[in-house]
Amino acid sequence: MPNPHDPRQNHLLAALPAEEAARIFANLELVPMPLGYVLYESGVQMRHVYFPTTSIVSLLYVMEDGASAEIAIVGNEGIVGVSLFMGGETTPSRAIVQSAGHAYRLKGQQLKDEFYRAGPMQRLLLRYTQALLTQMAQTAVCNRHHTLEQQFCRWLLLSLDRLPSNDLIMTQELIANMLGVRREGVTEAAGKVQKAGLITYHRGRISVIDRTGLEARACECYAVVKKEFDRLLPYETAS
Amino acid sequence: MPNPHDPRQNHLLAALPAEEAARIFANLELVPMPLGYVLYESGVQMRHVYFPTTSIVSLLYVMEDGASAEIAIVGNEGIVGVSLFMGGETTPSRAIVQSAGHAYRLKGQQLKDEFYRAGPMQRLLLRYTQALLTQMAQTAVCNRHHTLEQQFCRWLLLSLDRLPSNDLIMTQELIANMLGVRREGVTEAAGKVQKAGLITYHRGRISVIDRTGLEARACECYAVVKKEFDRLLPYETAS
DNA sequence: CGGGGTCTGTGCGATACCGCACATATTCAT
DNA sequence: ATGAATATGTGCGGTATCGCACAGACCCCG
Repeated sequence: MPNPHDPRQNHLLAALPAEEAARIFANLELVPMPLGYVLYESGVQMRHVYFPTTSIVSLLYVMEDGASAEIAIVGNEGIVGVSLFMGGETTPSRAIVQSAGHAYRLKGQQLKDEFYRAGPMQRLLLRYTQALLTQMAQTAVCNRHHTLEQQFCRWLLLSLDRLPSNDLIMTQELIANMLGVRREGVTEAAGKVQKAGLITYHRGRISVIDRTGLEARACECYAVVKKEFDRLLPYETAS
Repeated sequence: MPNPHDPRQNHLLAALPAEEAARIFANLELVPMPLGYVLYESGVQMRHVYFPTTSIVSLLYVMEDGASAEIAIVGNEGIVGVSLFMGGETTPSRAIVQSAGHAYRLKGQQLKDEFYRAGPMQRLLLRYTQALLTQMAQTAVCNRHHTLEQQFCRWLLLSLDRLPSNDLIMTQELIANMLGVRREGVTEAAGKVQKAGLITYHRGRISVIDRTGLEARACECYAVVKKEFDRLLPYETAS
């Protein structure tokens, strides 16, 4: 039986060869990730990076007038805090826990030390960052061209891919914040998708019934992002 | 007098210390960048990276139905082809010349060799990539929340910042492709901005009269991106 | 100098989403 | 049990943008 709290639940950590794993795992710290917890605020220096295992984190931009829009989703396939090793130290966006769970965190300096060894960790982190670029690009495209219902399906699938179960604990209000739309719009989209028999939801819990149907309703953006993540970061544990 | 074709017109190249500059400049090749020229096609392996000097390149996503949306703009502050050193080799987007001019190009392998020396060039490229991340993120936000006119102003300013003059050779049709909107929408937005006395345009040539006024009409997105580029990539030539 | 291509302007109905108001339903605390 | 807080449903007018059709203006070239 795998440890319910095993760093290897995170795909980046799982891909590390023994030597790197030994070095890094010793410094990891398991932290709970409650819903709504803010890991980084816009423009604020980051002290740690986070490797989600059972949690999901949203990168969210909050505008001057308070409106918001999600820029990317990070789950157990990735890491929160790329700007630390990219050299900028901060970003103009906020990182907030979208689905409660756990993550392992590492001190910023320790991650940088490992990154500058120019070993497997660096290669992984750079490839992950490219996948993140794709996700952001596709978010921009999706915001421009696709309907709210398509975006809702895409968002649901992206989140689902980063969770162990078919259930999502998430109110329509919060989803609306992520998508940058009205809460009522989400109600309408979710209603249609439920009527079509693809999901059921009830006061903050969404259960996916028909994944394939959801994929058919989503726009191409979901598939593009998924394919690119699979290409750049094939999930293999280092044996 | 500076050479009209000097690699140091590109800010990344200009920032290199003497040793790196000597190594890299020897391998640079000056290439003309005609309007509409496609540097990379979606998913196709890249052979070179491009350092624009007097040209501007758009990173454009083209959807299955032919609709398109610009993801980022690259000019003399950056490099086209980050996925080469990030490890992915390809991206799902297209790189197309948006404003004619010149660029220096470098063979992909030579860039990678330099990148893996882990010297100043690596540091610069990573910081540039983070700036690119911010630009993409802000494009997503802008597409979600801002009016066409605001986006038009933002786009104009971002392009202007990457050009030596106050004129832009660009039809409304092409701008519409970039912004992912109808051509008529651009006509309307440009008409209003012209009426306000901020620009004049005439059959594919836009001249900016009042830059400050444009900034006031643009959404906050422009300022966020500009500030982040200035922070991450202060323009200093290595003395 | 005339004609064909290119670029821009305008009008009009359709539509997706917004902002707001308010109704209903479920959960929770006391 | 009861009231408060939370979550979802619904209706309605307003608006930005779309899709389409077509007119006018400008430019280049023969």
